[in-house]
Amino acid sequence: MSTDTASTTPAFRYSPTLADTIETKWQSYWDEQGTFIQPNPGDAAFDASKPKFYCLDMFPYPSGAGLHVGHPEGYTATDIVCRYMRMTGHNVLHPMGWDAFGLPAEQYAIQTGVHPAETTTKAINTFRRQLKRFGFCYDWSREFATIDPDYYKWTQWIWLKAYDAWYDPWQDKARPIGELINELEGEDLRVGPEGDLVHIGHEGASIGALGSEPVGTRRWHELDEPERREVIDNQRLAYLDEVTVNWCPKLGTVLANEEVIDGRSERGSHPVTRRPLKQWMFRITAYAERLLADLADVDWPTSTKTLQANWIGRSEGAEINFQLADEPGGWETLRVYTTRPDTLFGASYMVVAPEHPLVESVLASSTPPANADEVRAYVETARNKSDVDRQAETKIKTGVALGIDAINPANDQRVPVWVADYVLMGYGHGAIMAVPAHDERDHAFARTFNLPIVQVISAPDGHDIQAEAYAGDGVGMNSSNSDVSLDGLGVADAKAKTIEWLEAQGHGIRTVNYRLRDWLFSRQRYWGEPFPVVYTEDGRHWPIGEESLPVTLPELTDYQPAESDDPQPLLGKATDWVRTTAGEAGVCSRVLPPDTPVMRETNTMPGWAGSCWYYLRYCDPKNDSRFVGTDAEDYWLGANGVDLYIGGAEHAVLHLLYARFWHKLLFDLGEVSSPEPFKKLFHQGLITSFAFQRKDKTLVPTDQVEEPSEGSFIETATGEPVAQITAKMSKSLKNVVNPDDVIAEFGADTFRLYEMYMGPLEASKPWNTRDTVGLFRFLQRAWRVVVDEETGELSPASSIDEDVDRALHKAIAKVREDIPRLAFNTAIAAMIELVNAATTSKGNGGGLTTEQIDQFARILSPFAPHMGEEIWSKLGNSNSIADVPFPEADQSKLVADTIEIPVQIMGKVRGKIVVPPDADEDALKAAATADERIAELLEGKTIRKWIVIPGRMVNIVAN
RNA sequence: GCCGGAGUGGCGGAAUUGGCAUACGCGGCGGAUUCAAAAUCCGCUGGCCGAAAGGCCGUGUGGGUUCGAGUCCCACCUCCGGCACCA
Repeated sequence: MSTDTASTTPAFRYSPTLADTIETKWQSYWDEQGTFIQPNPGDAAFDASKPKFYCLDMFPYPSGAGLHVGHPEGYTATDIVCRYMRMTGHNVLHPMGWDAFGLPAEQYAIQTGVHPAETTTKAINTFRRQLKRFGFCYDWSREFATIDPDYYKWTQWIWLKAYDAWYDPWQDKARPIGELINELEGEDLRVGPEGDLVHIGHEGASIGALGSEPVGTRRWHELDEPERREVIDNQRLAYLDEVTVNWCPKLGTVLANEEVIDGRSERGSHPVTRRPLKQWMFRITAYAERLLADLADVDWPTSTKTLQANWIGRSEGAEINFQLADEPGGWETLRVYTTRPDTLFGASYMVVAPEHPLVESVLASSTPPANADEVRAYVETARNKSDVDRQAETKIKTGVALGIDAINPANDQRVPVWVADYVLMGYGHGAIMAVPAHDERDHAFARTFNLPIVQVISAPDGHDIQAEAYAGDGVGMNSSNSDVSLDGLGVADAKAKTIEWLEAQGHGIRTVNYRLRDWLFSRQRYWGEPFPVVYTEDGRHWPIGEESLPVTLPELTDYQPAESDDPQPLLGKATDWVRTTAGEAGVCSRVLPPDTPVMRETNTMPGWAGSCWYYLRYCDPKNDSRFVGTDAEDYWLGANGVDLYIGGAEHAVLHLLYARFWHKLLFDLGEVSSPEPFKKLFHQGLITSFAFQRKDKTLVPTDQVEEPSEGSFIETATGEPVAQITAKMSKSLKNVVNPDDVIAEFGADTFRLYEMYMGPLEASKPWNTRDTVGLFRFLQRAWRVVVDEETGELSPASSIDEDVDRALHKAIAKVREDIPRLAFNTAIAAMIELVNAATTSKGNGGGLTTEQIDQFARILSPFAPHMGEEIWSKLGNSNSIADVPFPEADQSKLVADTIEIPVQIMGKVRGKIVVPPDADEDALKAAATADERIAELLEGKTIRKWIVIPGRMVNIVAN
């Protein structure tokens, strides 16, 4: 409009335009100079004298929408820490890459026909450009995406390692299958009646079987080839199993337990049903105890540790065998798991899950139950019920009697066996002993079906056991047989005694159970890693040889999944690829003749696969002979793993548990040097946004609200008042903030400072665009203190102002203290105080001297690196400020000549005294009594007590 | 229901070990500059009473410990996150 602006605004004021110029200049400089390329051990430029620091961000899924304001929150935090660690003399590994396989790109392909690789590459380019615009100090030479064949080659390789490994419970670690075969050939290890392994000479040695008796075991040479193969296949850590899966007809895929929330898919919220399917599994349950125990060794938020511990769900109890009367369907016993063996005498019926194999056996037996049709119908209904329905009926118990009886080993009474869907096949043995008197669920069931409720633990006076279960502590009652009595014992003692008795009688053993299930690893999707395995016509599976990896994903033109109840993997559409020969697929010729016709596996790996080991690849991303070079891995991961890992709390169980599992597997096989991947973990809080709520709690989009007066909001259309609340950013609420807009308005340095200044890193906090200007003003003020706005030259003070110098050293000390504890908001506040002090004094001829500017630029640079570099270069330096040492505070300058301390009378501040900082107790008493106002208030009173904390405060107790 | 976390001005938040509650920023008010506005700069800003000096109240609620409590203890309320028929 007018050119007056140009004449009144100084040419070198820190404006958004100037910020943009400075920032893009330094970003190009860093790229060209390779400032942040970190050499590896063995590289010419590597400095072995420095300690290492590996700082990792959870890599993003590059979505088409571009960066969200939540991304730069964690990334700025790690960036500050990395820049600080470099300046304090560390070799810093700070990589970035892309978690690029996954559903959204495939869904987009379904809608548009655009190949996911194309969509993904485009999104990656956008993300990279946006991240560089923030000035993050990533070593971009280490960048990769999980979809790169050079990367997923090794993802497949790791899967093969698991396929070719078993878990040795005696050594408590994974070992190669070859060693298992050696041991079986040596015949100390035998095969038990259930296909389990029995180690001769080891107490309690069998997996899955009760007791340690090698009865019914077979030696390796007694088995034929198919039997041997079955034994081996059942031991693999990556194994094929017919399991009840979470099938999502709408998404056309199965989902892991972790991906199902309230019976619906985590992504898209579609209904999920349960059905049996042959799928690749990971035997993560073998690691349950170690995954739980090793949480003690990592520096993680307690909330996350608790979440993982709950997910693993360790419980202690007993496995108990109940004899079945009349051997129904050939079954002699029914095995249950219980955490309350002390209530055994109160077990008045039993329940098996609808999927329990006993049910099928009983129905198929020569003497099926009279109500067989009813049982069959119930099982069928339960199978078809979605988990939503199954869980919606928590309160209402359903079930049907199976028409057979079991014998309670404690009192030899016959108890009926029921089928009910409140018992889950996936936990314990899918069967329970029901003790209605002392378990709420059993009680509800017993009441519904009129089953006996037998009290065996004393309840408080007035408790009606027929009306309500009692699950609390008490003493045993009605619990005696000819050789054991629990009467009068507390719950803990009764548990111990019962187990002792069960073990002596051979009816059961002490055992530990976990809620954790094995990890279902197959997906019927296209956009994922293919499995390196093929099938022969007889249905057997054969691994692809390592040297033939990767098994590349074939091109596809039609991505539409069949929406059906019958799982059809998408890769089945690539018929030429699926039907091949062993030689063509890369199966070792010693294993199968090359011309053997084979079918490739058409399932793909889930989205989690690539993120399970990416932190390892960053150490040595170009290595084409190993997944990570031994020296690089040993140096960067060391004994404890990644030094600092920052990312969202939404990954507290899934990604973080899976990655720990893979890491432990690789550790056992000697491929990595630490038992845990991530030493210190930190979650940045969610960045929310303001939203508006009507009286009826419905939300109003932000653009339909006005603020007619300070702090009060009305809905434009109705004039009704609405309340300002915080909510997740969402398109529908029109409260999504785009980082590009903020950078355009104020620059990246302001954006970085704002997000770090909003509050504690771990706290969830609302974005408030109005507040961003405060940090821009801070930078503008800092710039003005240092630079002449008319000429653009430095304008240092000629002499040191003592107050400013003290503020400087306080800021240095505060920043040094706060960065390692990730308290960036208070570090920034200290720098603002310094700049305010220097601004005030500049009007009085103060400001910062050249030496002070030097120090200030250094402490500012991790937070606002572009301004840091600009000031640094104005100081006449030609190197990067990222490569210079971080200042140390001069302790002597932190102490003022005098300090003001409060004087309280009866705990209320009544005056202040000015004393030397080292004034002792007597000096403080003297100064306090000498204060006019204090003396006045003490008049006529007796001093009862002095409380004097030198340097802090004085309190006088008087009346 | 169970587990975890949090409640401090108009708003975001600060407060090493129990020691001046509200640092710092936003917003608001007043002033400078400007023809004017924006930007920038300076000052004030928890509530109530008071002309002022000053006084009283104040960290979700109610109790307690202490010379002194945002901080420790007991009981409760509200909000957020997670798990949820796991025997």
